[in-house]
Amino acid sequence: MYSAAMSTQERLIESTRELLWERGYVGTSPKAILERAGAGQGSMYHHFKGKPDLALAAIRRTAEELLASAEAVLDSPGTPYERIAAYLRRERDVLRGCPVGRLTMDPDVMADPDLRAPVDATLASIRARIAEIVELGKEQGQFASTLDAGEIASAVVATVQGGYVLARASGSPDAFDAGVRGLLALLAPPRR
Amino acid sequence: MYSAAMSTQERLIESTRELLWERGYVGTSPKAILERAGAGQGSMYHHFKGKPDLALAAIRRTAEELLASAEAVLDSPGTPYERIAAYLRRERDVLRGCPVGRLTMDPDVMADPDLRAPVDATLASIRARIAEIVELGKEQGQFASTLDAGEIASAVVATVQGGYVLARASGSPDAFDAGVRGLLALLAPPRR
DNA sequence: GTCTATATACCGATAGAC
DNA sequence: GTCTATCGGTATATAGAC
Repeated sequence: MYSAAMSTQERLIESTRELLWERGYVGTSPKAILERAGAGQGSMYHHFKGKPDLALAAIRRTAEELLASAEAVLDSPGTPYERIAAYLRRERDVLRGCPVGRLTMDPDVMADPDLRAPVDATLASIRARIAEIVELGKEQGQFASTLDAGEIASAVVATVQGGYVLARASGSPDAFDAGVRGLLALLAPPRR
Repeated sequence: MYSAAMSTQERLIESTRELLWERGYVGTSPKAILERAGAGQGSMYHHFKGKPDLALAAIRRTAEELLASAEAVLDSPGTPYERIAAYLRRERDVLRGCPVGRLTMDPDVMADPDLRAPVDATLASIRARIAEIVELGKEQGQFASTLDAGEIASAVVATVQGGYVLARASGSPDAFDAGVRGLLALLAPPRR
């Protein structure tokens, strides 16, 4: 349930975002969305063409927010290593998983080009942004010049996405943190 | 459809394993299982108490097979680095995702302790096995003694699990391979 | 062991009153 | 814009014939 100040359309999008995060697309029914939003069937089909259309609005917003917050952390001041460390260590609701990454396991999302596009674009943008930072670190001599920036960026994002899997499997955020620490130890510039 | 040599019970388990991999628990209906197995309702409820019971048999078998094949690769001959590289590089149906890891995104699996246990146990065992190998590498001087074996193991498994996410998002195995190469570059012993 | 018939609830969507 | 009524189809399970 949401504040009465939020429009019905907004409440529908927000409740869909929550349910997609918790249960995925296949596991989210219009009925559940409506109950959480405190709306009736008519409202949903007035504002949206159907479940896929509403899900698209929800996914787009979630993708935008994730990208914006990730870029904010990556653009924080510091050395390239520190900026990547800040991204890896930033506060996360680890056991809930990644609201964007989890959609890749949803066959109905992956099968629909419209639903899939924001997921693809978000992860690609974050990888590209991290690759730029690694490249900068190579130029500054903080990272070995032999490293491939795109590969390191992929490893960084994969460690985060896989960390969610390990954490959820074990029921504890510890596994996520362990993976992050392991990667950072490998990435750390040699002390002098 | 399966060979007539396979019992109905076996066909039910095998078709459930496939569907859990493709669509997850929530997205897999008894009807779909029965169609793929070429069996009727009666057979399923004769051999299994219901959907959760059949899913448990399927998940247990998938978990056993994954663990066995992972251990086989990890125990192949070579230096610790080579054994971990063999694990990271082993042939995978990348775009299908991990049949065990994907279950962590299924709320109904995570909510049922019986269904969840094999998922947790499998990933924990693989992490522990890799940690042993890292420890061996530290003793042999191939890895820096400052590294934490458990953390490196977590990073290795997270890179694999997250690599599936990146690959599925982008629709190409390239992102998986990039992450693996990135991690291996960071893990590689210094050349002499 | 396997089949068909049946049951209750929910799915996603539409119609039309207010 | 929002509501309720209704729809055909499916989800999961049970009953009982063969």
